[in-house]
Amino acid sequence: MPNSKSPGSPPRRRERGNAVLSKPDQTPVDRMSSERLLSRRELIYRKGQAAENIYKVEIGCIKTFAHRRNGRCLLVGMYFPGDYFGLEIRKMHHVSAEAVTSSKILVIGRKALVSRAATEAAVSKEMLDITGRELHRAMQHSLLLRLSANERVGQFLFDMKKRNRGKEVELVMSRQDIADYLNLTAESVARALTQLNNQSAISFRSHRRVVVHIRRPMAA
Amino acid sequence: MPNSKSPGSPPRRRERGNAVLSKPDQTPVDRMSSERLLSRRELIYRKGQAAENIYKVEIGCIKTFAHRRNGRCLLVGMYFPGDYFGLEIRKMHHVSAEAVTSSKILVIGRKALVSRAATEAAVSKEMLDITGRELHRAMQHSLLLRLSANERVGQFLFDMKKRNRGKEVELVMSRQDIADYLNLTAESVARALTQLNNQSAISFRSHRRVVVHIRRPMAA
DNA sequence: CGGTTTATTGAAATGCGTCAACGATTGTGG
DNA sequence: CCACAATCGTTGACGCATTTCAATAAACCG
Repeated sequence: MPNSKSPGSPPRRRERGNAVLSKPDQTPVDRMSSERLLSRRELIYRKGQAAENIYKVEIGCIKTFAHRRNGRCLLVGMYFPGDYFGLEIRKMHHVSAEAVTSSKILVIGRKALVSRAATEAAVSKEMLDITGRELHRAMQHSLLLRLSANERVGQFLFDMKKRNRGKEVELVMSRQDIADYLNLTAESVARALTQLNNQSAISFRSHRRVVVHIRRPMAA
Repeated sequence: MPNSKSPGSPPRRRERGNAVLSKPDQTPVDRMSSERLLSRRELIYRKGQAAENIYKVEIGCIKTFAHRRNGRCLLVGMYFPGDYFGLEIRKMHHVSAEAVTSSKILVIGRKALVSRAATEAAVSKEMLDITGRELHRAMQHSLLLRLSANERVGQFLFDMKKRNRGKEVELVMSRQDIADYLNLTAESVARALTQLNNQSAISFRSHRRVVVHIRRPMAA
């Protein structure tokens, strides 16, 4: 039913399928990288450690997070193929990062990057670009946090859908992860999902496979 | 009424006094700028307009904001002397900006900035720096939005204090502005303030002059 | 000084969190 | 292949934090 792709051609472009599996193109910065494979729940760096690298997701899903004193987990970012993460202004990581699913990432030395950016305009331009996208992401997230519980979950699903082709979304993370990202409880997320389901805004293939029917965000 | 400002001396360094009046130093980017004076409530740009400049606060306070469909105001950023604002990734402004108090700002042409950044490493470095600080600000803001009402107001006052010397904070914006920034109602802000006052965490000189007694944030 | 905006306070409504129970899914070893 | 345990997800009842609505008080401005 959905968009057909030239099937036999060499896979230069982003592949068909869900976001978790697709593999982005290479850029000047990427060529300074080495690969690393991660299993589910594997820690990449810890809050407080020296920030020696930045990273790019090739396959899978990475989350960045911290804990409040009360023990509650704050999920700060969720990164999918093509996204860079681990960017820091200061010398330390201010959050931890771990793999949500088994993943492949690119590791890029920070020092090398900074020194190359000093001489090559293309690299410094790309750095600015990456930082700008991260800024945009952070602002979208703070917008998200101002919505009602139902709106937050709806917007979240909508945003996930935008990353894929087609209406179907594979939620690779747990309800608890979604809750920690949206600053809700897992219960509130579950309730919002059932409500959206009852309103036929979404439907479930399985607990983690959702079809998003609505075509635009319900709030702004 | 209070702080005397050295009136005759050349203003090279940041002046003593509250944040609203202090005047930051000049950088390579600043030298590409022209000045503009603003009266209270004056609009600088509107959401949806082409982003032709970036700006730096010299004197006063600028807010960036948008409105939700329900009419509620979202205050996205509050900028004080030394802060850059109006930075955009896309070609359009995605928020509006207006002066909270009468202010003086620097206006920097975006095109000129981008073209100079392509050749001068110092400029592109500063751009990255500015974007990085804005990123940091956005992340702090989304952290703020996850706290309880009392914690949000406490943290806000604390952050304001950090920008000044001394414990006394001049709140140049209305309670409603604070509420819109913290995603609370003006009533909740007022209640939180009276509570903090009752706990002697703060005390009032006037409605908009607060002495912050606590030495560190109450939440994280 | 009067009118207007801004700030505070109280009472009632509500949305989300908490606690507890249940149901579904996944993974493991027999 | 099934049984079991462990994890994950859903649902319900109740409580609390924040909003809403309304009234009053204080500050600001011509």
